[in-house]
Amino acid sequence: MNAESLKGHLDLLVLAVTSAGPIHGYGVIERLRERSQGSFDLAEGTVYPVLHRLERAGLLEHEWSEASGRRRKLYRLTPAGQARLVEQRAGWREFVDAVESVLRRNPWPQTA
Amino acid sequence: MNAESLKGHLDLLVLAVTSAGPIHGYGVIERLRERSQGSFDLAEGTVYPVLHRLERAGLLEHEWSEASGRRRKLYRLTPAGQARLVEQRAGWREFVDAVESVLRRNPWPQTA
DNA sequence: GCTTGACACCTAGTGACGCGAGGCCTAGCA
DNA sequence: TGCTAGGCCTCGCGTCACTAGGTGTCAAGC
Repeated sequence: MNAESLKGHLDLLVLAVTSAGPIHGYGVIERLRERSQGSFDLAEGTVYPVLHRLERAGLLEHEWSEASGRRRKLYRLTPAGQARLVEQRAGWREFVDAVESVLRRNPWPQTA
Repeated sequence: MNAESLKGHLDLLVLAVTSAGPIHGYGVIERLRERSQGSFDLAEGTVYPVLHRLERAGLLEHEWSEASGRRRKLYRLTPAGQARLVEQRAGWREFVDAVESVLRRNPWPQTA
């Protein structure tokens, strides 16, 4: 998977995963890896800053939980976050359609 | 359209557009705008550096043409560029599938 | 007891790259 | 004369994924 291909789409993924219910950072990583069949194997240094950014933007909120000595920061979508997720999904659709329609008209490299 | 969403996918688009036959930088911009129904309205400062980078990488080559006092730099895919295009297409497919499968399992924000 | 690895959090710095802003030139039209 | 469209270019900025490094708990194996 291309190094840069995620740029601008990570927020969508994190918001989507969060929309299924409260989840902590490490869990986000696991869930993305599972659901993408291993295509998205994100570093912690990738995911945590995203969560912080989304929270600063008011799209997520968190509460701490403690289970068997393990503290977890459980994130949940705010109403603003849900709205943003809807926008992001629409943007994703538009983006995919745009790329596909460019690819469609230039089907495959002509062997000269 | 998201500001960053193109990152990592621009090469694919430019290679695809170039695969249809020799084309100059300005033409790449126009063709992408047309074929994406206006979704991709790229700045020259976006496209020219990409063309230069792709050429440095051996994926494109150019020749100058002169028509009615207008000089154009016509780019063409090299064999390596064609191979790269095939790879990039596959990568794009994988990327879309991965994102979609994340989105599929988290259908829409639950109105809690 | 000690080490290793999974679980769980964090941040500073780097590098890639799309894009805005600017500059240069010709042709055509008002 | 000035403006717009066509054509080329580069520099600098900001964003953001990622690397590398740090802290701590707990369970399993030696």
